[in-house]
Amino acid sequence: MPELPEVETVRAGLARHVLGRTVTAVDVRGPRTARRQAGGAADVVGRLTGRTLTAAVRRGKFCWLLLDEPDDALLVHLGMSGQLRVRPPASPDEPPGTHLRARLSLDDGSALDFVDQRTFGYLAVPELVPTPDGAPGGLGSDLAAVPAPVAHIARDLLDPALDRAALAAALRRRRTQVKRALLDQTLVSGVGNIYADEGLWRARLHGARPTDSLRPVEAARVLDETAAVLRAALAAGGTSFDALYVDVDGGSGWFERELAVYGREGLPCPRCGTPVRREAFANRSSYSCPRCQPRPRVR
DNA sequence: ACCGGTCCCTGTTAGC
DNA sequence: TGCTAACAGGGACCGG
Repeated sequence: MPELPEVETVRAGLARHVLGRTVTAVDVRGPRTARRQAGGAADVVGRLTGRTLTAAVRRGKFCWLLLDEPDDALLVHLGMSGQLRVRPPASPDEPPGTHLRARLSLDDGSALDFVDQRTFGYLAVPELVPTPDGAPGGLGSDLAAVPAPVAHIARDLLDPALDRAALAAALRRRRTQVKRALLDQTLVSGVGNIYADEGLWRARLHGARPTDSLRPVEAARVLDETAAVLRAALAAGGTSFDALYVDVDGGSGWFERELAVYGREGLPCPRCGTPVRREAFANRSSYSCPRCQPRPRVR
């Protein structure tokens, strides 16, 4: 699934391949692709055609390409199955796949394809708004602005401008469970179900721990360990994935080799050998070690 | 302001 | 074998 490491891999690929290119034509298909744009697909096409792509930026799981006027951007969210693929100039003219949602034709004959099976992803061309703290809006640009739909998204764990101490304090002020807090993109962004479980395992915390019961050292530890998981996944993604291809079926080498608990019900905990347990969590699943991560007492 | 539940969607897989 | 149901997931949205 495209979470922070996968989206960052995509961003870096875009930075290498499409910056400086001008959009010569835009084809948007499917009723959901432009659903976040007030004017719909026609508005996306109108705002994008003829523009030049000047920077590739990311915050959390949101990625955007700055356009040649510094007041808007092409915003992309990959949802749970989205891909951005660069088609080189003069590449074989294959028929568009059933899941092709948009194609940007570029002035060197290449194309940027947005492919999305489950349609949770979307494209939009929103206005930019200033960041409250005046710091750069995301990784990949010094511009102190973000697309309007990203304004409420917190900085992510790999953001150089993140205030880690303030985040740990904010985490402890929440009145919820620690896993819910890790997944709350308005508190800290980029963490999904997989990396939340892996970070909690590394920090030896159960996801149901009330945030206001975390000791300061525990709050710092779960943030540090989750950041470490993200960095390790990013490093693996950089080596095992093709330039702009992230395998949404999860078949990458990193997932096979490095995941400690996620998706591993019944398999031994890498630390103590106890079989990994699976529990229902918010209409999905949580994986943890029963011994390393004891369930907190109900308060 | 904060918190938790629901819904959006479709391909794959498990179970009957 | 063929069908149905569960499952995967992020975030907008809404009610409390």
